[in-house]
Amino acid sequence: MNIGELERISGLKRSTIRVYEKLGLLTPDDDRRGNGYRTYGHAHVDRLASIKLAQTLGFRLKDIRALMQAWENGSMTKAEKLAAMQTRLSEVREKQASLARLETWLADIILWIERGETGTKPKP
Amino acid sequence: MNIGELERISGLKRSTIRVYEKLGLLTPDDDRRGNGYRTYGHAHVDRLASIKLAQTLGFRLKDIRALMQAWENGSMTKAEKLAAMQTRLSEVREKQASLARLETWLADIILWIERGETGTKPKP
DNA sequence: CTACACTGTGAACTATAGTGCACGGTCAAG
DNA sequence: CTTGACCGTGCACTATAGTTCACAGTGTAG
Repeated sequence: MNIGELERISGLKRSTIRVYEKLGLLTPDDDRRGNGYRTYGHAHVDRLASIKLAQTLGFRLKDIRALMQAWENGSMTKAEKLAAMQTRLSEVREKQASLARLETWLADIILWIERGETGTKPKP
Repeated sequence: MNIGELERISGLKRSTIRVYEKLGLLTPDDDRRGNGYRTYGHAHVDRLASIKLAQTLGFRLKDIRALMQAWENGSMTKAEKLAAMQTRLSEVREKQASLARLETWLADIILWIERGETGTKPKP
């Protein structure tokens, strides 16, 4: 498919897709069909979905790129790949812990509002 | 307290604190002590902590300002406040679920690498 | 062949959230 | 009164993540 269809399927603007390409996040198929047009397949659609997911979790594009390259690129040793993935896993677990604290705080605030905002305002 | 102590307590740079002031997020006490120095109390420390938490939830500063202003105005009813907080709570729980999926994915990738990258690549 | 939709490029522009710097006034210890 | 820490202002700068634009080539339906 061309970039226009990828745009429609993914919901991302083509300018954004081109930015991702420049950042090394989404490389079109090699050929460019002689006319220079970028060509994509469903793997690219999946990839954009993964990028979006990672972004909503607070990862920056360059970190997402590093993450993806680590598991696609044969230039890293097994140990390096494992180290990279385990670093990300630690980050995810830290974020989970933060969110758990936030969840508690929000729940406390809701209770406090229900009590008529009396007593001590819950603190983060 | 002066801005320097607030900086030390909150962990935010004083330039950041001044930006928040310009954005209407954190107004110092009224007086400015005649010498022009900003004056803060512990309420300001709490407020900065709340701003930081809201940010980690993915709120933008202008949205945080709007929410806080509405809250303090008295222009929100108890039901509206509860609704706003419960929406945030839902968002937090959604993020938690996403992170759990991401955690599983990363753990699968680590296992896959340990197996020598044989078999199907884990998908998000 | 023409019209029009689609694609390419690079550069400039926007929005968000800060950070750093120069320059000058203020405060308090010695 | 001097020195050094602290504070004020404004402006310029950075980083991230896009968006918009002008201009040019391509593809295809009629």
